Amino acid sequence: MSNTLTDKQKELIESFGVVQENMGLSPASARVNALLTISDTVELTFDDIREALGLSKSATSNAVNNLLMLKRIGYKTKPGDRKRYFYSKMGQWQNAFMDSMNGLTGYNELLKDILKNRTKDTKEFNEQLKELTEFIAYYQKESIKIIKNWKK
Amino acid sequence: MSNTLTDKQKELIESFGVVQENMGLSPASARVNALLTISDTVELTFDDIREALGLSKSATSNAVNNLLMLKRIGYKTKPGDRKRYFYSKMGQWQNAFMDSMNGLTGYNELLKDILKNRTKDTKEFNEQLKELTEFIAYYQKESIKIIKNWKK
DNA sequence: TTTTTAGTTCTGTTAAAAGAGAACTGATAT
DNA sequence: ATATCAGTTCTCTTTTAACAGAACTAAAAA
Repeated sequence: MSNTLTDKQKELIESFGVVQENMGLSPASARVNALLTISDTVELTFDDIREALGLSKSATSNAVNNLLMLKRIGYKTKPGDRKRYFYSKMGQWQNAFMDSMNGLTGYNELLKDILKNRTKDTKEFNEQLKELTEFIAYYQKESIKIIKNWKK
Repeated sequence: MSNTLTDKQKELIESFGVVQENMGLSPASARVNALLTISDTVELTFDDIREALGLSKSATSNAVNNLLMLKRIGYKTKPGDRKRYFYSKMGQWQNAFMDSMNGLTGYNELLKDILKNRTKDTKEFNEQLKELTEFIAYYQKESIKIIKNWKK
């Protein structure tokens, strides 16, 4: 299982890591997720990850659990082996998009609440705000449609 | 311009502020943006903002400039008055969606680079990765389409 | 029953983010 | 030319995030 990474792989883990940091992951989580996308072995154990990235046990544990919570990775076990084998859940991207679309509902409700509580004296502003809520609802609905239409 | 906020308004600023913090804004930026969405006066000066939110000058300055950079707010000036009047730029949401869609291009290029550099021994994984890049390209294209179709 | 394994949790450190308050700046008004 | 105004920048403090390393735990093996 000793998974020696090439320089190119290390470089890709860095780039991909940075991108994912900008998407809200902690540095360690971002690199774990990158590793599971780039490593030649698609299923890595806790210690594989720890060693490959030079992380402490606590950092590895927190990163892995964070990614599990976010459903960005999963794990399986093998009979007669109590290690967990972690893997990247790329197939879950559609779900991630779906979730982010559904997450807009709360945001939009808040905007509607803001609009309802606004002074009536700012017609143009309120009209813009109303249009924004309509745009968000539209975008949400259409987005979900296109995700559902993806291949079959 | 002393803009006294009702309790409901303060509450909405808090809720909306928190949501926007989760979207990556600093606490102060989030509240400034919320204030400009909720306040009865749609154009507020630096000091209006500072007073309404109880922020220091530095925090106000940084928050405002941050939001200007992100194009989440704008400002205008009035003849014979050197204050700047800041306002929320809600109409920019479409642009924000557009930008985030266009931002996916770089992400997808990186995924393709990862795929190109992967071992050929993990057929299923590579196939999934390929499909992901195709999905992202599809989603991107369709998303841009629906944004453009909004009230065309 | 004791030991090993595969992690988790706790404690402490370091670094970065966020903001307060005061000093500063550059334009305008007097 | 001096004062004022609208904001900016600097210094310092507080808070939080991220992580290391060691102590701990629960399940399985010996």
